[in-house]
Amino acid sequence: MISSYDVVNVDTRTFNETGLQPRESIMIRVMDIQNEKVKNANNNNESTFIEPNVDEPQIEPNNPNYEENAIEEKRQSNRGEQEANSSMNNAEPISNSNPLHVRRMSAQSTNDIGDEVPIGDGHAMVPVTVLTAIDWKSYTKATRLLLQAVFPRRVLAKSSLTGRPSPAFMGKPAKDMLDPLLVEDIIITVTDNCEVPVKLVQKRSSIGTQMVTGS
Amino acid sequence: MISSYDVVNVDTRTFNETGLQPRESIMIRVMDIQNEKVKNANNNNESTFIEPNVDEPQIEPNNPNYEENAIEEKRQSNRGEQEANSSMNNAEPISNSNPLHVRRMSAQSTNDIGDEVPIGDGHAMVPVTVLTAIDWKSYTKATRLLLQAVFPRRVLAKSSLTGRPSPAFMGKPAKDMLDPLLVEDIIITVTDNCEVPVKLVQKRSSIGTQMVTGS
DNA sequence: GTTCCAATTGGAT
DNA sequence: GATCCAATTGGAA
Repeated sequence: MISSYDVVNVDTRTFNETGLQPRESIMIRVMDIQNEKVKNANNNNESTFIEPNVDEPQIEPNNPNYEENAIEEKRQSNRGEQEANSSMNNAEPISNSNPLHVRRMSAQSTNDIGDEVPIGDGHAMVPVTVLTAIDWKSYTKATRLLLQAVFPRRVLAKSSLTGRPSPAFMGKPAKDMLDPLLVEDIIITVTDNCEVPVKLVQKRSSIGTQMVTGS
Repeated sequence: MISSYDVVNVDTRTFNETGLQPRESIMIRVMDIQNEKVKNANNNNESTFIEPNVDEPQIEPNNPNYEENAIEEKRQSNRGEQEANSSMNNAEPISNSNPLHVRRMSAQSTNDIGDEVPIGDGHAMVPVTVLTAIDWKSYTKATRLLLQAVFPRRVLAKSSLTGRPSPAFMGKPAKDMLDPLLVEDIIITVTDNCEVPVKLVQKRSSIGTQMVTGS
C-alpha cells in the first residue's frame, strides 16, 4: 500500500513536467487507473531508486536555459481536480494524511524512459522509446511528440517559437522563446522522416509553429 | 480635360467594387498617375459608352446574395485621403467643382474585363483575362486572384469563409459567410490547377481560408 | 501596395 | 483528454 511509504518516486519525465523538487512534500491520492502497467508497477515494487542529490548539479540532456517557476505552494491541496476524476470512473481513492517526500526515479528504473538519443544536430535528446513510437505519417503529431519529449510541459506552456507577442493580443506579454537549437533539431528530424508540404520545408521554422501553442 | 465632362465612366470591375450606382453624383480629382495606360485612355477618348438602365435588372454573373450596404453619403468629400497621396508623389490635382454622374462602362470597352467564363461547377464566373494571367504555381495567390475576381472587394472585406466569429475575438460581430457555391468553384479550380498540400486537399474548404481574411 | 508570418482563442471533432 | 480548425491582428518581407 502506498500509505506505508513516506517517499514518492517520480520518474524522470514526470519530474521534469511537474517541476517537483527532491524532498518536496506533496499530498497524493492513488486512483484505480485502468492502465495495467501502472498497477503492476505498484504491486511488484521492483523499481530501483536512487537518492537524489540536490547539491550535485544535474546534467540535463536538453539544456534548461529557461527560468523555472518558483515552486507552487498549492501542491498540498489540489483535491478538487482529483475528486472530479474519481467520481467519473469509480476509482477508490486512498487518502494518505502524511505528506510524502519526492524522489526522482532513475531513468533505468522505468521502461517508459530509457536511453536518450540525440536528434538533428545533436542538441536535443529524446528517449528511443518515444522515437520508435512516433507515427511519421503525421508530421504534426510527430512534431508535438518530439516537442513534448524535448521540453518540459510547463516550458511549452509558457513558450512560443519566436518569443514575440501575438500581434492580435498586444496587451498580453510575450512568452519565452523556445531554444532555437532544440527546435531546429526537431525540425530536422521531422523533415527527414515525414512528408512535409513544400511550403513548410522552405520555411522550416514554421513546421513547429502549430504545435507549440498548445500547452 | 476631365473638368469638361459631366459624366464619369466606370468600368465594370470598379463599378462592382465601389458600389457606385448609375446617376449617382460624385466628386473626383484626377491624379498624375504613373500608369501610362490610364493616361493614354484619358487622352485618346476612344472609349465607347453605354447608357446605364437602372430599371432593367442587371444579370450578374456571380449571384449577389449579399446585402449591399446602403450607399455611403460621404462620397462627396473624401478629399483627405487623396491629398495625402498627392503630397507624396507630386501629383497635380485637378479640382472640379461640378459633381459628376456615374456611368457604368460596357465590358467590351475595357480590355481588362472581357468575356467571363464559368469555373468549377459553373456558379462562379471569372474574366478569361484573369484566368489566363494566374500563376498556378502559387495556390495561395491563385486563390486570392480568383476570390477577387468572383467577389467584389467590399464583400470580401466584410465576409469570411464560415461566417463564424473569431474565437479569439468573441466581442467582434461575425462577418457574412461567402457564398459556399462560389467558394467551392474556386476551390475546385485551385485544386485542379495547383499543387496543393495533401492536407489541404483533404480539407478542401481550408484552401481559401487564409485568402479571405485580407480585404 | 500585396503577401507572408506567427500568436491567441474557443468550439468542434 | 488530444487534435483540428478558422478568425483576427500587426509587423516583417
